[in-house]
Amino acid sequence: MSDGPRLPGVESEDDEDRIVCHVDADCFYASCERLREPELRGEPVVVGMGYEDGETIGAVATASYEAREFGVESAQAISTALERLPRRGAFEDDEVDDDLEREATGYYRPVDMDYYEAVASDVREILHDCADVVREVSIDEAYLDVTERTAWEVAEGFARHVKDRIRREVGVTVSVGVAPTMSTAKIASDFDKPDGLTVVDPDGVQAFLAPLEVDLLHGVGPVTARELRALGLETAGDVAEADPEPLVERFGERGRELYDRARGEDDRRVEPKGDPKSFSRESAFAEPVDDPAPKYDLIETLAAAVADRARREGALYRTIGVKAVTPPYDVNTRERSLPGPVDDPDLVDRIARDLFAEFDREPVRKLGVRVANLEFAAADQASLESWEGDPAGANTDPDGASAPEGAAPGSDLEPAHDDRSAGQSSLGDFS
DNA sequence: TCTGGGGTCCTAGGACCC
DNA sequence: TCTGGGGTCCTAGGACCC
Repeated sequence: MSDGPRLPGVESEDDEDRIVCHVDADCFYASCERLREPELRGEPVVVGMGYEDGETIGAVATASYEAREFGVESAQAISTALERLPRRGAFEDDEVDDDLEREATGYYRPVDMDYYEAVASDVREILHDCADVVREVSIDEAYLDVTERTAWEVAEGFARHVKDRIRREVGVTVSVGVAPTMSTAKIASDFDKPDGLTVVDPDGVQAFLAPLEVDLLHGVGPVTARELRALGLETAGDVAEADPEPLVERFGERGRELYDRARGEDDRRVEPKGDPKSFSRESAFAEPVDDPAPKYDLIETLAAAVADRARREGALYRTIGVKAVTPPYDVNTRERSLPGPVDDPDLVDRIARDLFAEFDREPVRKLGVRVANLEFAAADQASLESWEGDPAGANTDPDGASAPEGAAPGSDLEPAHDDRSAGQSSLGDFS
């Protein structure tokens, strides 16, 4: 038994065997591009940001398997990708585009999230049709609890049906992993990508995991993998057989988790995703910038974008933060929490500028603005309760969440019921 | 690997409260 | 006045994921 945070004896249902399916689209953005541009099928395709206007500052978002053969990888700098796989047909004839080189070229397309979202929503519809509970992890990945829909003896056929439907009805391929836990299902879906299907039944979990390299475990990145190897733990099997105590000592809570997952133990249930915790926007300069002016311009743009996003999503925020990346690659963050949740773009701008001020004379390569401590006001509150202290009763703002026009910002910021703000700050303290 | 953008979760110290 | 111990919130940084 793992002795996690769960209360003993309660929810014994959690001990029931589950059948979890992890569905992961294969190089999703590239597949989407091929969907609307069938000529791209079978060709190396690279999707990324920063190809527009001849810019080469971005990074690769997705590379098709053909492009990966040339050493193009996700998250790679676009400049590196272009070196390994030159852009095809981008230049008429002034480039080194002779017949010999032509074979080693690929198609580059800029990210078009709106289109990918549309395709993803078609996939989602099928997933929800195939399972009682779906957890969407990202645009191209989801967990399904299919315990009530299938049985181990026929799980493979079930998974194949899901794959086939997605391919037939949407036109993209996915890889599917089926296992008794989320963590093993995740690894299984990755096991024979692309277009993969791997079923690991409860009796096969240990044998399936044991030979895998530690960095295939979800949550083990380069840093942890290096440390584990230094401890002589190369495979999931090594971790599973190790003494968990040193792991817990070294990695804290994560160490325990690591140990459990390596053994195939994971009592998380598939649950729909909740509300987001933060929104952020960031942008990089082509090269480090010293001059304050362009930095503040960017802060302003990012702040406006973030505030706008929050408003569109119906979120109030109580924390506003900035991020400044300085050479060589130091990530600095500053944030400030308000006494109560707000929807106030001007305030985001002012606080972001203020927090950024300490970096305004330093070289900066990247900037970000973020709002957090989100509250998705359940329509009923926010409007009445929050503003009941408003003396003018001027609660006629059609956008109920935002501060009334022209009101002295400080006085109306704090929701009347928030005792943290009692006798505390007015806007003067944080503007 | 010389580094894009949008997220999540964890840790650790300090403030503050009881 | 020296000092306990528990709890929560805030901030900064870091690892990781897609």
